[in-house]
Amino acid sequence: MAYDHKKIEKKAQEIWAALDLYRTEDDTGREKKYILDMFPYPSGEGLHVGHPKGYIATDIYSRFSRMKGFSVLHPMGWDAFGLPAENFALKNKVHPRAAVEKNIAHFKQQLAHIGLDYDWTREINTTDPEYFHWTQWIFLKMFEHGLAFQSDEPINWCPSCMTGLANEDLEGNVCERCGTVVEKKRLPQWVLKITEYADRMLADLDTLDWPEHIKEAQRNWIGRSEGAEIRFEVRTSDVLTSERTSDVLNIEVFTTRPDTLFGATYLVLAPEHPLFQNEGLRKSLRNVKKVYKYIQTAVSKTEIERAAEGKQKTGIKLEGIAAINPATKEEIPVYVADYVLGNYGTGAIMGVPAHDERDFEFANQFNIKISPVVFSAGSVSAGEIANGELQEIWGPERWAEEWNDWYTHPGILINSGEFSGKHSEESKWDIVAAVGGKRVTRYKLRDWVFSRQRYWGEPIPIIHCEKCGAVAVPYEDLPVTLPEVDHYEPTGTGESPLAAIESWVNTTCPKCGGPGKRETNTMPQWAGSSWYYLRFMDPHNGEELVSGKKEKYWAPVDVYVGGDHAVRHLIYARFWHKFLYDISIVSTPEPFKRLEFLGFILAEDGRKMSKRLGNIINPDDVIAEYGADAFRVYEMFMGPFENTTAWSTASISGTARFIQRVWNFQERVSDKPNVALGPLLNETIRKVEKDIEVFKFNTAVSQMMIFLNAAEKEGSIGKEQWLAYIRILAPFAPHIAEALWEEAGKEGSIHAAAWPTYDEALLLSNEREIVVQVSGRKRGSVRLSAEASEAEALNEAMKLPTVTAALGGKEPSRVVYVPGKILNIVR
RNA sequence: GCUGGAGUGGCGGAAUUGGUAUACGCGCACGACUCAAAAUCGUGUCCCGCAAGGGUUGUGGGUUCGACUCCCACCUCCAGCACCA
Repeated sequence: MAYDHKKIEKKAQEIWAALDLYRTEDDTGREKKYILDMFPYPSGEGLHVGHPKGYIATDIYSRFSRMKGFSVLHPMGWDAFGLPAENFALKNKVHPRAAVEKNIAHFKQQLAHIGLDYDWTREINTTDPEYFHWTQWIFLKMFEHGLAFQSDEPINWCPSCMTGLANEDLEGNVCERCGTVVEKKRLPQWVLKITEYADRMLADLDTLDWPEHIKEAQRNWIGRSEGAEIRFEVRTSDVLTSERTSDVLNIEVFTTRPDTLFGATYLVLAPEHPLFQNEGLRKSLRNVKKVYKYIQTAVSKTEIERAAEGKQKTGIKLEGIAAINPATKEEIPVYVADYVLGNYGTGAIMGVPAHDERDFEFANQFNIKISPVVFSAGSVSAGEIANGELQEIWGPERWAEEWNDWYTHPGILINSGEFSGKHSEESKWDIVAAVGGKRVTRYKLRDWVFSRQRYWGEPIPIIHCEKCGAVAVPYEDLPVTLPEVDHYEPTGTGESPLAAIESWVNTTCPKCGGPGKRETNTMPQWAGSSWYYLRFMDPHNGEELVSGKKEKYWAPVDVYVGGDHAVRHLIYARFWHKFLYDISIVSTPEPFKRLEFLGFILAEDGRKMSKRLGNIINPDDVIAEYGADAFRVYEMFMGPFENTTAWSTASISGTARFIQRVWNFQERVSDKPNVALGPLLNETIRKVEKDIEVFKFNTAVSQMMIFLNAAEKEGSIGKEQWLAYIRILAPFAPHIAEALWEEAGKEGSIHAAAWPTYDEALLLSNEREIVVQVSGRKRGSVRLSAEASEAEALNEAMKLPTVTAALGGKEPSRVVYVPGKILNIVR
């Protein structure tokens, strides 16, 4: 009979539904495997062929795992809060909830065509009040533990999205979503103390089976650096003339190179430094106007503008004050300059022009003294260092010759008092101790700005009371749901659209019973996805879940599959998980043991698929033409899973042909096993199994093609061999495998059958082709058993005329023999 | 600039405890079937050469009986971070 993929797919999917094949049981007693896709945001555009790549991979992996006897959890859900959903709704003039429902229905229908084995009884949706009840619950737990706090520091504000953003939502200084340059805006907001977990998140990366580049991206983002805070005493103009008076002001700097302290010849304050609010400083400055004008322009500039000015550094000297280098006791000038960031370290640095490229540039521009204190170990002799001042020993000419640059590496200290002659790395902390500084660790990671001034998100479950301050909504009153509103457009004023709904906002304080107002900001899109993998373990009973009972069975996720989100989602989820670990809700410190990161599928033109470019390929069309199985096999065969590859409609015909040939070959099944195919089938089972385990689906498909090619050449296959072959094909092409199983007269679903076994002994025994080389060059081959001795091998090889010709009658000077592989005769 | 990853046919790519480079597929060419086309099947397809043979894994060196695989230097591409002191 002809291969009719539409009929076959429909029938197979009906069989699976009738058998309820993918229902996950919690307590089967079998070893469990939790296989998870990064759940999608159900966009209005529907799926393109790139989306299912990861889903097909997890589908293969979970079907395979079931056949290997595991109890498998493989669920799917929807990440449906957030700006994109809301913007889509605004544009199409529908309620976000209605838009989300419609989009989900469309997504599910598209996914159904592919034949994925999700357990839909565990479907979740982050916008479901029964779901975000527990998102709010986790927030309140954080509040309880002091990890959620209020702040009104200036934050990143996207004027186009009309909301505040977290650092993670930026690309440089541009809103990641819409590409608008962000502004700084002072706004009352909720912040989560993710920095509290910076160290543990960094350290535990080493325990994870994740791709190196993702771990590296997270290390970069956390940006830990160890250094010291050192206090510089400041003298103002009043005291400059008189003898020592009491300290008026101090400046703390942060440095990772305290070993260069003796070379600090100036200080720089960031324009945002709090000292500029200090009246004492203002009074002492002789150039107040110039300084504050500079600060004003610097602060109003975006960081992009600052960076665009490139290496051309700007700044103003603070006339009338000076700092004292605590090591050399020298008076050094103080500057304000925008190359120093206000939000990192202490907002102030010590300038060491001899050992920092940026400081070197600044010093040259402002004619500041450059004072080298570290030399590379080879360039200075011990005697020279012992004698003290190098300048004096060398004289000005040699000095200028030796020192016309900066040197940023560690080395031998000079001009550093009692530390001269010692190694800079070894003396680092001694120098800190000597000047009374303290050792500190700083991070680039910022706390998570958690408030969004938008409608479509989880309400933050807090009530503001004039008497009691910010009060948690009692746990029994959760969830706090969104009010129905006529207008949910963002206001753009920094107020949430919820603020206008008085009946919702005005409430009573749970603590004192007096009047209270609800928090009107909502949570960011990333909130719901920070814990969803836990919800799948028990999607219908939150109480059970937070009691930790279900978690012990499934968590952590064994294999997590997705792309994008190298930092944001993965770092937020790790943070929440670690918090839940600390309060004993989960029993492991990390949520995702193993991560498989997928490469995207580009359009045929090599560009990203987008509606705007009109190059989207819809999986529905591909499946209608070539069939779901050909589509699945093609996506896995395109290349390595982690590679980004362009779609090729011409190439899919190759896998479609393969599927068709498999179908045709069932007519060649005979009762007699085909002995010649035995070893290859054995090897194929082994190879496909190993490749699935390490996500090398492309070579697994290739091996199945190699086997079919060989079987076609043979012209027949034994029944048992055929049944083994279609079982290894089943995870990749589940529909046709189901049909062939039935055609072969087997009962039940092929997907409930056991994975075929291979015979280890058969792989190792018997004859092998041994390549014969003469002086490293292939001259022929001989067939020998793997156990054959070197003498036997050499004897056989010498019978080959190509070998004797290449030797030219000479006696071999050396013979290298690797049994089962190669014989190299060196002349 | 720093960090991580990668450079193999016309294309996607295979092969790494060092052991037949170019598996598998696409494309292309020729042939069979056909009145013809599509589909299908067969043969060929890294480069030079009629052949024997020689050359070839970004470039240049090195180690080795033997290097896509290891070492050194350089070039290119992709990703993350980027005036983070």
